[in-house]
Amino acid sequence: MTGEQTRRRGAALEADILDAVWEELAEVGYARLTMEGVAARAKTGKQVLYRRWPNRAELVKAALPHRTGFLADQLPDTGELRADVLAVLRLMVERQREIGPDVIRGLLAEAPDLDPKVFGIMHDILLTLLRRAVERGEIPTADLPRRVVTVPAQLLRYEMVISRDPVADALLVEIVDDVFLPLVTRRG
Amino acid sequence: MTGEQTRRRGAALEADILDAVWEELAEVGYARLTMEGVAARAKTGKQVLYRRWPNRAELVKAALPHRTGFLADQLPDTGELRADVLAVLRLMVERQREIGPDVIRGLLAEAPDLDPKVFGIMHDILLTLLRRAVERGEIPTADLPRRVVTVPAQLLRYEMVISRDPVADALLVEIVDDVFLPLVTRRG
DNA sequence: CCGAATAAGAGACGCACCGTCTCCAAAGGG
DNA sequence: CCCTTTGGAGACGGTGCGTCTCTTATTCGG
Repeated sequence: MTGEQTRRRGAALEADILDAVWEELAEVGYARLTMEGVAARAKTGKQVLYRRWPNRAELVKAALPHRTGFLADQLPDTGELRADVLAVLRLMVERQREIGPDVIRGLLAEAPDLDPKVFGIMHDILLTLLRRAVERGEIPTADLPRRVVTVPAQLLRYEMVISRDPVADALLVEIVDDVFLPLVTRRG
Repeated sequence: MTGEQTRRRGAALEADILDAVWEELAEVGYARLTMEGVAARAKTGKQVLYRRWPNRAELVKAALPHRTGFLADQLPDTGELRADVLAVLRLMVERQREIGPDVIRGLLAEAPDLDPKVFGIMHDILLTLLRRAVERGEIPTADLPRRVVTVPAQLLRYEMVISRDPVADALLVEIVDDVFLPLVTRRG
């Protein structure tokens, strides 16, 4: 078929555009991603993009869930708190590796809102792991200050976003063994 | 004197430029700060800027220490660990209030290096406070994992940069009372 | 104290991308 | 099957980048 006659519409077109965003991110990174570049790669016009998203930040925000899964859908259950938390942190690292660190930093700078739900979700996840540990008798209580519950997620995100060192697995172990477990086990 | 004949040079000119950067940051923020805007405000040419700094990020990075002091020069010494740490965290909040949150996020996105020394300094500061507390007999030891020592600084920076909520003083108290003090006091 | 070297001030230049607008043709619904 | 909606393509004015050029003030070496 030399003459491709079809013209995409609606959801199918949108999916192609978001694919193009991912390819563009992989190729040039967030900083040099342009609306024109995405439009060209998706073989469409800029107007089609602007009809859906008001700017680059919104476009990229829309593209992220198009390929990444939700953390909450992959809750580990190893039978041990330490391993559970480590597994969740490893999922976070994996997810950020897919997305790329400069995308997150770029969005932090450009997107005025950056959905707080994305961050709040970690509290629920960790609380679930803690409650299971209580049931198993591993720790005395899951009734901990909110800040204690989210501590491992926040420390990891600090490393991933602010400090630019690549996140070594040993660092996750430090977070869990030196900070989190001491806080949740020694309570009376 | 209607006819101002003098032409600034070297350090004096540089100081005027960095002042102009601060004024520009205050007026339009980091995102809309432009080299042309800074040059115009400083009443000089763009070439003079590019002769000194290769781009916007470097220019702003150079401007920051021009007006902010160094945290290490204002070490508190209240006689109590809790108050010392709170005082340091309050200094951090104050400093970020001067600089503006969008400047930090902008630099994180655009500056490829963001001097790690800026971050490493907090470890030294907190370690000093801990050692004093040991001398006073408040805590058993200052020989703690690096991650434990820096925990309050990292949690605060997480809030300041990633979460966009304004940093309430109550949050500093949470960090210290719920996380830091439990970690450094209960040790054998 | 003078002439050469250096740097400041000013702005033109080509370029890239923004966000808007225009035009035509394809799709698809009633 | 016609008519409304949407897609594809690109022109447009505007803004800021980073470079370059030109004139003029300042400084420094002799």
